[in-house]
Amino acid sequence: MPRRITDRTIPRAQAGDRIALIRERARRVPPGFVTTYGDLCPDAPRLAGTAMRHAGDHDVPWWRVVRSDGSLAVGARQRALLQAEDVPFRAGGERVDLRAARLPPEVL
DNA sequence: TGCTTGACTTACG
DNA sequence: CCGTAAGCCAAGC
Repeated sequence: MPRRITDRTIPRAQAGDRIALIRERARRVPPGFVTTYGDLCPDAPRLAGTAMRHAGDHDVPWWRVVRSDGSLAVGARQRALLQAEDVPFRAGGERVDLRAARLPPEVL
């Protein structure tokens, strides 16, 4: 028996894949480096945030994703994980030194 | 089904 | 450097 078009065989296929793509890109960021929400999804940075929010169950190094200005979106927890990987911070210790730690977007 | 949220970013004053 | 505004779109309710 063929599925009816109302069975949603492909609905959201395109949209859902965007989240999956973001997770995949984030997984490529190696220890000691970071990327930004904007680098993960230039056209809709918030989506990268949404993706990272539920990243814990997908083997995604969410702590290596920071804001475009190097500040952290999560908190002390994230800072501890980054410092454990020797990610360089700028004077003040609140923002990551993107010039030194940002993974070039094109390698994602 | 529809409206609100939000781990964001860029532009502007 | 700080606050505001608009654009974005999946998730939640």
